[in-house]
Amino acid sequence: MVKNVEIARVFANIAKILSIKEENKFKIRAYEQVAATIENLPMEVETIYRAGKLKEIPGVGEAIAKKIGELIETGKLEYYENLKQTIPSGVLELLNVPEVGPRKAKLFYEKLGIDSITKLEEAALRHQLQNLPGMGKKAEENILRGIELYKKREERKLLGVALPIAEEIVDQLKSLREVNQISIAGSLRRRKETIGDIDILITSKKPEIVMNKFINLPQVKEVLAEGLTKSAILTHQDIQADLRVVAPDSFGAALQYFTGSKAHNIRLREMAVKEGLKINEYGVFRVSDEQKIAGKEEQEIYNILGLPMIMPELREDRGEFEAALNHQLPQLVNLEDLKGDFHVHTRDSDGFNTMEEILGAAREKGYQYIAITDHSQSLHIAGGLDEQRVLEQIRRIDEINQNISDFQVLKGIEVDIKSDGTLDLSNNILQKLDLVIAAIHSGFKQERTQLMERLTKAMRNPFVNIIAHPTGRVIGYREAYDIDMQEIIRLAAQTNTALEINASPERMDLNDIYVKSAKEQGVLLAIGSDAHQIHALDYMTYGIAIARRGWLEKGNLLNTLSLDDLKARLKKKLKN
DNA sequence: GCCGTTTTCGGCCCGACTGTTTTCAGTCG
Repeated sequence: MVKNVEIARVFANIAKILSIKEENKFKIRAYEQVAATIENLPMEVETIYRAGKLKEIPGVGEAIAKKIGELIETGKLEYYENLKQTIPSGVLELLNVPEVGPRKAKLFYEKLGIDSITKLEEAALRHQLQNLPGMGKKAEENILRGIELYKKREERKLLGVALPIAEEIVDQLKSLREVNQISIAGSLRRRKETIGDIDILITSKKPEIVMNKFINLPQVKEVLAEGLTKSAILTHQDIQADLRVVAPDSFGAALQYFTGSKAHNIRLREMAVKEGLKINEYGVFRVSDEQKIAGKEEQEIYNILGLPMIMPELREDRGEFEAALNHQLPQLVNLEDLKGDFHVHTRDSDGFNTMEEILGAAREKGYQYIAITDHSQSLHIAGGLDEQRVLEQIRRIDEINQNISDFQVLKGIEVDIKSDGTLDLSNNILQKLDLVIAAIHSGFKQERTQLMERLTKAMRNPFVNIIAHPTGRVIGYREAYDIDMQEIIRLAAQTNTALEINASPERMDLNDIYVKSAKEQGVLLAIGSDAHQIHALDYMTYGIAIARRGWLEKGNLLNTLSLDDLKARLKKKLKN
């Protein structure tokens, strides 16, 4: 099985090599685009290939379809292998350094034999770069700074890390009289699971005061750039934050432009061109007389093209334009729609707080219910519950529930799906609970067939309501285990099992792409904070981010049901 | 290399900034 990410990487690398070789830039873009498309595909390319439908993937034509076929059949691509002979992989790495693009990478490699970032740094320190054609003293200094920046912020940051910092910064800037409008933009506004940097837009009549405040915020570790229209800082967490000042009558256009995504913006502008319009970060202009006809409000940009406003989370060119044209954009679910949390741990297993503390916090959030789902016995390391302790917990929860009327604690468990595919607790115990979530915590490296068998068995169990963190990935630490997600989604639909959106920032599992796919096949999703302490109950924000990016409406989420409806829905599984 | 309500060739999003130039190339978002 050749994974999508592997195919995508091959095409992305082809694009990079071709760019260094100064090939036709539209050919390069074709490879870049198809790489991005494949990376975002909810289905396995291999499955599509077996069905003979490769060319239905946007951006895949005759030539690329043939290459995909070769990759799948032989595990290799001759065209790519030959290309790699001409440019060492270290030269491609140079492209990751800010200030270094394909032309400079080529220049450094051809003139000085530089084929790694280490060698680039050495050459810059020895001032060998500044004498190259088109280079100079300043350019060399900039490259050294680029290398420093590259070392500091190599990887993308988790949404759960970046968003709170960005909101803190926005709050402090907002307190200034001199700030009129202010908004987060970029991938952070689209709530991507990881972000590159923080983008903030403002309008102000006195930018110098705002900029001064910005570069002196307590969050600032280093000032990277300072100006009246744009400043950039590095926070103590090594996240770059850019602040831009734009004109009030361009704020909407700038916000649209800086929110992206790039693919979304390209589609939008292509549509505009066909209407005799031009869109840039200053506004919408008629081509005929260069008259500006919109720009103050973001919504106008869409409306002028005959589209309703497209919410930032949808702006990935994943069908939002088609949906908008057909008036079929989803009414996205909101945080306020959530009536409860399905995945919480207490001190009884590996959580930090007592059940009582958690229930207090949940009521404060305005929830109607919360499920206590501690680990089961085989997870020794987490103090998992055996049958006796589950029964004990059930008794305590019944007691608590007797004393409250406007809220209910749901008796739950996060039962382990063991390596052999059996569940860690007997059905006899599981049936006494209100809600069972099942999850894999061991045997991540098993063969696909074995993993699929484990999950299939769990979903077919009449008492399992939710599969927790279905792919098992931990961003930056652990790859998803080898499962056929489309098959899991199909089984979930068939068995009336919900799939979890685990809102823990390093998990974010399911991700937006699979969530959208699950929705399309009628599968219910269930957001769980997976909180191990009270403050982590707030992770639901990130769960909602995924839900919205996965096009979910209120009706697609188990968490939006009232307590009565929820209980009825949970029983429905048994009738299968 | 892809794509088509300006279809099988000729297009393919838009602009700012920087540093090196002497009118522009390269990089970035």
